[in-house]
Amino acid sequence: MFNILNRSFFERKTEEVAKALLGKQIVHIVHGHPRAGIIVETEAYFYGDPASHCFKGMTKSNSALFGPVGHAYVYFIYGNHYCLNIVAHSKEVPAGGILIRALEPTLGRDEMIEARHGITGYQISNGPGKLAQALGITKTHNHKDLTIQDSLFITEGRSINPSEIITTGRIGISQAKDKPLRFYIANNPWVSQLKHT
DNA sequence: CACCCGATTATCT
DNA sequence: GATAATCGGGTGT
Repeated sequence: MFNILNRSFFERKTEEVAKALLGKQIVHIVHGHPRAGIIVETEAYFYGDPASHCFKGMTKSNSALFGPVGHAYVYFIYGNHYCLNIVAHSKEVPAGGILIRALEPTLGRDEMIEARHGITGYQISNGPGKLAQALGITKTHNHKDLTIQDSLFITEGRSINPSEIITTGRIGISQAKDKPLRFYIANNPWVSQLKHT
């Protein structure tokens, strides 16, 4: 029923996978009910990049980034928020991951609104902390294998034309801000930080 | 063990 | 546009 991406999908250059993930779908089964959304915005963070959590080598908290590709790396930030990354890098480097910055809800929207305490519309999942809360992602999902159909996994979604992909600098960091490693789908209203007048 | 700060968000003005 | 909320890991004493 779900067409799940296999591990080889994630064993490529991190920025290449970041672009390839646009249009794919994240599914989280909660209490038997699926919550899912199309990935519309990503950022690549790879080994040797001063803005990446893996820059200073492996520690207890970032070990997932050094583990098998296709697994989740979930971290807690600013005392309030979880962010979901997907481990992906080529065989030549030891670590790397992709931050999921925005989702377009497809399944279980009512459950997501409930998880977001009643917030509706684009605010459900147009930011990395927001989508983690909407899906119900917490640090318990760190290290989770996303290539098996269990509770949390990634499937095929919508096909994206390469001309629809916009590349910009990354958001919310102080190091290597200008590197073109943020990718999003053009004209998609769920992309983060858009004003909806 | 104390201190510092962050790949964010909500809620003000 | 500015800022508070809030907490775990990293770093140094």
